[in-house]
Parts: sequence; structure tokens; C-alpha cells
Amino acid sequence: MFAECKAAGGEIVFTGIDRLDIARCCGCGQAFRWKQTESGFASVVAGAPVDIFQCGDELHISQPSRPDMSFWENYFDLDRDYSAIEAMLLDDPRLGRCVPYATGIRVFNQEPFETLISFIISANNNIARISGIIDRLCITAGEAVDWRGEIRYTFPSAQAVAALSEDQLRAVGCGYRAPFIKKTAEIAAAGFDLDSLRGLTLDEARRRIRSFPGVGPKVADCVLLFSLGYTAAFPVDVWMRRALSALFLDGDDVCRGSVDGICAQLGEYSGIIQQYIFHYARSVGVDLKR
DNA sequence: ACCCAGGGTGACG
DNA sequence: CGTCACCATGGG
Repeated sequence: MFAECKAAGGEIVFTGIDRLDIARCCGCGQAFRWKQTESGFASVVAGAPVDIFQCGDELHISQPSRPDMSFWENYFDLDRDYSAIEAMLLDDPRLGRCVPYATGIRVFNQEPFETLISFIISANNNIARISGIIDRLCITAGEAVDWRGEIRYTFPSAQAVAALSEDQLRAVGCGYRAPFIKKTAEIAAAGFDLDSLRGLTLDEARRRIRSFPGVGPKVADCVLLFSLGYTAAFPVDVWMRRALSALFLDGDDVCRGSVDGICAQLGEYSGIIQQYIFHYARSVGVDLKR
């Protein structure tokens, strides 16, 4: 939620934002291409370079093309009442414990193809290395764009990724995921419209997106949550496994049924709540015992 | 040398 | 349905 938005001189400013920690958002593992600068963060989104910085409850966005407020409002999920979500979490001591570690997080609405490829790369991998692989992929297959004398690279199109050989994908560090990425890009380039997955039931969207090679339950939910608007999608990785075990299962191992039960309890925003739990787990560390 | 990281696939019961 | 070895890679 925000109070006001104005555009002037190629800059957009959202003011009066309740609950935003942009550094936390950019570094929490939902997006891999926001780079820290002296004053804020820099990236390339939708083919155009962008610089952002936060000052108190203001978010400043600079880009060369015409400002598009509604795009960024949606991208940063600014039109959602996160203070209400946090209030709900604070009602439950198990979830309330996560809030201090994660307040200000927002679930971005990113570009579907970029998110799909990024999270195929994320499988059995760590965040630092995922970012490096994606950077090299963009340099190899993306388009160079100039921004105030600095060269940045767009995330490559499905066609551009599909045109790479498996060896080229291995050369940027994809490893054994190279054939998955190539085949997935080929399917997307052949006309599989990821936006057609919007508005389905969650289970149906899951079923369809898992037809891409390299996309299992966890990657599917990441793409649905981080790029296709499914706020109930609930990715469970090793960190979530630890946190759910400690917070909800009295130390027992997580199984599929227990996750379904927890999600039903958390409700339609379980995916957003997942971000709070995930960030708590990563902040507190492996030592979630008790 | 070993373990781990925002896991998925295929083979086998 | 569930389990399990295997898959590249780099950092701790």
C-alpha cells in the first residue's frame, strides 16, 4: 500500500509505502538480477535498464524509457496490504516469530520466462552461484543495452536461449541442467504461452507448468508465486523443510501431507507467508532446533 | 576430502 | 504411491 505516486524527469516516486525493505526484497532469493549499487539496486527488467533506491517510505525508480507506474506498482507488489498480512502472522506465535526477521519483504511479480529458467537453474544450487550463472547467461544470449554509459544485458528471449547449444549452457555454469534449460526454452519458443497459466486453479497451473523438463513441485511453485500471481503457491526447499519441521511439526520431518495441512491453515496468501518463513529460516540459520 | 545449496529425473518396489 | 542414486559446480 502506498499513498502517492508521481513521475518527473524519467523518475517515478512511490511515497507513503507501508512495509517495504527493498534491500531485503532484492536479496532474499526470489529474484537474482538486482545488483546492489552505492545508493540502491540496479537491474534490467522487461528489456530496459532500471535503477531503484529506497528512502524511508519512498521508492524511487529510474529508467530510460517512459515511466510506467502501474507496471512497477505490480512488479513490486505495492498495491497489497502487507501490514495486514504481518498483523495476521503476529496473531500466531509460531509465525509471529518470523516477522522481525522478514518485515518489509514483498513478493515481486517478475517476468514468467526469466523466472522459469532462473528457478530451473536454482535446483540443488545456492543463491550466489545461481546469480552468477544467470549473469553469464544474459551476457552470452541477452542483448546489450546502454544505460548512462554502462552496458547491461537483458534476460534472453526463449528463442535466444533455445538457440544455445548444451555446451554453451554448460559453459556458463548450468552443468547437468543444460538439457532441461534448452528443452524448456524450445517449448516456450514454440509457442507455450506462460501467461496462459494465469487464472487457473493452483493445482491445474501446477500440473501444466510441470510439463517443462527440469520443473518439479518446488520449481513449479516458485514460478507460480514469483511471476504468475499465485499467492497460495508454496515452494518447499531445504530451508522451508527445516523451518516447517521446527515451527509446525515439533521436529518431525516434513512430508507432502503435512505441507498441504499447513497451507490449508495459512490460507490464500500462504505463498507470501512462505517468504516470511523462508527468510526467517535463512536468517536464523541451520540451528532451528527446539 | 567431505558437505551443502530455493531439486528433478528415472528406475525400482 | 514412496524411496533413492545420480546429476555439475563452487564455496565452506
